[in-house]
Order: sequence, then C-alpha cells, then structure tokens
Amino acid sequence: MTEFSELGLSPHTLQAIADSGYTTATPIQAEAIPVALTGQDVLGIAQTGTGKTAAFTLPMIERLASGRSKARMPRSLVIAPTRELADQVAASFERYAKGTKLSWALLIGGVSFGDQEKKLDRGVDVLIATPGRLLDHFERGKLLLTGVQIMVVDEADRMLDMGFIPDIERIFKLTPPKKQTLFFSATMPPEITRLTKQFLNDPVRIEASRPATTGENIAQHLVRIPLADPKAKRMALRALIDGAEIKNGIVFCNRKSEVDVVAKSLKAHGHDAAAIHGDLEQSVRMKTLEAFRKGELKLLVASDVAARGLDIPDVSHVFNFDVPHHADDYVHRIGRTGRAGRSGDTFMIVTPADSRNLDKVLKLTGKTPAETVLDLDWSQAAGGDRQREGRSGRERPARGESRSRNRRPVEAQPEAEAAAPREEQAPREVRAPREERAPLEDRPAREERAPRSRARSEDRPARRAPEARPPREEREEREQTGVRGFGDDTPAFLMIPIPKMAAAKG
DNA sequence: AAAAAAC
Repeated sequence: MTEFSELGLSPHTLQAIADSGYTTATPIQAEAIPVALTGQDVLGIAQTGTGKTAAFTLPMIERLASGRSKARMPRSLVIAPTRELADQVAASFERYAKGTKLSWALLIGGVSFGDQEKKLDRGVDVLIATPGRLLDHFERGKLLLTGVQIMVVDEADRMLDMGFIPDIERIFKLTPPKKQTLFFSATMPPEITRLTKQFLNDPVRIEASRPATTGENIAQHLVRIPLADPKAKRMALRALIDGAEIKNGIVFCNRKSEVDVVAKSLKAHGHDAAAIHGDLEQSVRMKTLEAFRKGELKLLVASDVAARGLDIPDVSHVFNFDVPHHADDYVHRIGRTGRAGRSGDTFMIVTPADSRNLDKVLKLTGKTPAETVLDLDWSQAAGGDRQREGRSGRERPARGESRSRNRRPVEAQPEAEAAAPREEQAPREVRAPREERAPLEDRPAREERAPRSRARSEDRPARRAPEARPPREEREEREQTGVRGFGDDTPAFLMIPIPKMAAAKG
C-alpha cells in the first residue's frame, strides 16, 4: 500500500487528493507518478479502473505548475478515443488542479467550436481532446502544437480499433520531438508497439493490468433462450431484471438501434432506464451518464461506447442483451461491475444464433458460467412474428418499412400484457450452486470441439504471413517506389503493407 | 455483423 504522500507530490496537490477522499495510491499511480514527475516517458500497460487517469493528471499538474501558456499554444495535450473519456480526464483536472492557475480546455466533437476557440485564444495549459476535433481546430489554424511539453495518449489500443492511429501519428509529428510522453494502453498489439518505438523516448514500462480473464468477484450467468428473436430477448431481459436485486445496472446491446428499442421497451414496462450510444446528441449522452453516476438513473442501456473507459463507479449488474462481436468486449463489458473488489452479477442472453460468438467468449474467459433457466412462455414472443416467418425469424425488416412497422407493436402489444402480473412474470430461476457450475464433463466436451477453431487459427497465420512480411527485395522495392513525395519523412503508416486487400483479391 | 470519431 502506497500513500500519495510518498510519491513526491506537492502539498497543494496532496490536499486536493485528500479533499477528494483518497489516501492510498493504486499500483499504477504508485509506479507511474514518481517516474512521470522526473520528466521521463512512461509506457503504462493498464486497463480502465486501475486509476490511470490520476496517474497522469497528477504529475502533469505538478510539472505545469510553473510557467504560463501562450495563446493557441497549449503546453500539454491529452488524447483520448471517446468524448466521454476525454470529458472524464477534464473532470480529473478540474478536481485536482482546483486552486492552481492551470487552465484547461476540452476539445471534443458534437459541441460548438465557439467556446473551444475562445479558450484556445486565451491560452490553455492543458488540452484534452479527441483526435478528430483536435485536428479540425489545427486545420482551421486555431492551434499550434509546437509548445507541447507533455503529451498523453490514453487507451491507445482502443484508438487502434477505431482507426485513429494515423491521426495519432500526425499529432505526434505536430508536437516537438523533445517532450515528455505518457502513453497508456490496455494491450500491446504490434501496431501499438511500433508506435511506442517510433515516438517514445526510452520509456519506463509500467504494467498494472489485470489478466484478460475476468475477476473472481464477478458472478457470470448465462441465459439460454430457445429463439433468436428480439422480442423474446426483451422478455428474458425483463424477467432477469425483475428477478434480481439491482442497485444499478448496464444493459449492453450490439447495435445502436437495439439500444433505443430496449431502452424504450424497459421504460414502457415501468423501469428506470435510459439509452446511451454514439448517435445521441452529446449533451444527452453527458446528461444520461451524469444521472447514472449520481444514482438518479438505475438502468443504462448502452452500446459499446460505454464498455470501456467510462468512469462509472460501481455497478451491481451487467446484462449482455447481445453476445458481443468480439470476446474482448465481453471482458470490458462485465468489467463495469465487480470493481474495487466488490461483487457483481452479470447475465448474458444467448440465443441459438449466438453459438459462435459465445464460443469465443468462453474460450477467452476460460470459464463456464452458471446457466440461469428462465421459465417463460416463449410463444408470446414468437406469436407476433409468426406470420412473417418468411423473414427467417430474424426480424430485420428492409429499410423504409422498418420503423413504422416495428415500433408500436413492439412496445404496445402482447409483450406489455405479458408483463402485467409481476408474480407470474418473475423468473423461476434455477441457479446451479457455484461448485456445480462447471460440471467436469462439460470441459472436455468443449475442448473437443476446439479442433475446428484450432484448425482455423493454424491456417490463418499461414495465409497471412507471406503477405504481412514480403521478401526483403520486394519490401525495399516498395519502400523505394511505393510511396513518393515524402523524402525521408515518409509517415510510417504509409509504409504498412495492406495484407487484407491483397488476400481478398487473390 | 457493430461501435467509435470531424464538419
């Protein structure tokens, strides 16, 4: 246990920390803060929920305490992948830099340029931004990055997922090479490693990541339902919610449209729920999140915008309305609960159509979740759809007709009636005792199925390897002839071979 | 398959 007072922070900052109610530092804070205070680069391998935001804001505040920034020339820069995350970083500065002269500005999309420009003109010490809006300001000539002394990249691997790496490279190149860089990523895929090698200067590597597996304090439940039908899934979700003692919970869906439908449906059934996803207005996103944080909203229905990074203190339940497309996302989603050693319950609704993604999830977590059985009358769900079974039961109507057709019936009809008497609706939940959760026979059976996927994973590298790493002469030729006009300054990302396209054509 | 992010 390391106290903040041991880390070399100033009395003023320590007071701000104490005012926030903290005394002991998290492992990443204990390791990163002293290093960052010396001005060295930091490569932090840490997931969210490890306290990494404070791990870089605190030393930044200290190092920026002396000196002032000029107009349009921020002295430091924090890049985050999502607006909410950037907002959280801003909140951290607001909290810990209070009483100092440090000024900061939040540059994110979805809000007007005016206020952001005003702040830039006045001069800010800390710029917190998402890549798109930052570059937008830069291109409008509102911003110079040549005065940046400290640059932070938060959740780099997520930026990679979101296609931001070229932007990040560009931003790196707009800042002076002689600066301090604090670089955080939960994982280190090759692309990220390459980036750190190119732009970090002899960084101190600090690891505070939990393994990719899931915490012991999170009880994972699997809810198999017999039909891959959204209505049936909503029935199941309601039954789960009604059958659990929820303080607050997040319901994750794969699609934004589904988020809207599920949120509406829950509200129509008397639940305290609201939606959050990337198509909603920024002000609404923030308001909803704020209400959820304050405990004024019980159920947050979310796309994966909320899966990672968001600072939502303690959630008692996570519901996976859909099996996520990527197993990683599952880990992040359920990681919204069971934080700081508390216990959490998670439920995932699984339909016969989800077996593939489910396999991937189970393989990654290495766990066999408890199966929760819902004793519901599924015909209620199937009934409404039966007459249009021609649609392969998926209920994905063509554009145009979808809205008017789906909306009302979904909310108003048999479903609503089905919910009427609560006692009847409550799930007859048959929960296996923990020890019995993973019957030993189950494991080998699952293992035996593996050859199929193993065969796939074996031949995949074989197919990709020759593309990803062409023979030397070819590479040199490409380097000489493929990209022109940059001289020695060719951006590295232009030199990356594009295996997928080649493979697809071949 | 989907989501995220700039106007």
